[in-house]
Amino acid sequence: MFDLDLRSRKPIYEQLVDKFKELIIKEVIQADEKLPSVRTLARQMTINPNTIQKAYRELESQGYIYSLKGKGSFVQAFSEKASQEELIKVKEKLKAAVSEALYLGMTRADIESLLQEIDESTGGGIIDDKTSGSK
Amino acid sequence: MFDLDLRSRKPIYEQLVDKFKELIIKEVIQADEKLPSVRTLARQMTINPNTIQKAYRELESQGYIYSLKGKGSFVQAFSEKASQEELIKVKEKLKAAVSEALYLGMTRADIESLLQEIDESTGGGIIDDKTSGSK
DNA sequence: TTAACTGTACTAAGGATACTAATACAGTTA
DNA sequence: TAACTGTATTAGTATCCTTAGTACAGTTAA
Repeated sequence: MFDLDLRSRKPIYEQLVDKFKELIIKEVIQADEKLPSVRTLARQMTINPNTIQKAYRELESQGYIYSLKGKGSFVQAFSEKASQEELIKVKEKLKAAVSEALYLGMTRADIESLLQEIDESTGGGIIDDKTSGSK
Repeated sequence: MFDLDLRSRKPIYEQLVDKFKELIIKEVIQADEKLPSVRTLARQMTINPNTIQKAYRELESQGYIYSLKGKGSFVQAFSEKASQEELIKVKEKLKAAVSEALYLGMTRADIESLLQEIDESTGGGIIDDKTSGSK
């Protein structure tokens, strides 16, 4: 399902969190869609269920998914996300990255075009094989 | 000198790296200016010299400072920085942060104004108490 | 009800990493 | 020479990640 770097200094559960965030943000997995179960995914990736669980717990606390005992874990619908805390964190990340990028030689134009690129590939753009995916 | 969170999960030396990057980027410390010595800073902050050294080693490998045995550590002049590797890393950071920000509800306009803000406070803007700081 | 699935919680053990500590060597400067 | 600087090494402790095993609770279908 994913390609993880088991030898990375970055913890597996954090890599999982990032991967899932990316899939959710790019709407590869959509609202209320079921995520693989903790045990299934653990078996598939030959890592411990506890590690998956830790990733899911983190995703839930960040508002990206919700879990129902006995049923499974599901992608949180868009509107209910965006806790104030998470927003502040992301803003800080953004500031740091932009500052560093500018310092390392990227121009405002470079950054703007990157912004453009992402903006298209995320919310507004790709309606690929579904013309109006209303539920 | 800084406010560090000794209890954070983020290693002290990484916090130091970030702080120094920020100071260098904002030109609070300028090119060829001397950084506090490993031992002095360690004494001031009541942490181990080795931790400071680790931070300095990291900053040097990223091209932000240079060190001279017996003399000290100094801010690297602008032009010589910007290794291709670092640029790629920053671009990835930027992409992730922008995607997440958009997803959490920030608009392009929000991000643009943040960009504007940073752009002013970095290279072009503040020439505060020095009118033309030519060395 | 039963069986098989789901999430969740807990304890224990190992391995890796961060940090501290102490010491040593080499170059610079007054 | 003395006091500063960076750099390197070794060792011990603490913390975190990951695995492993077990257990409990809710859901679903036979």
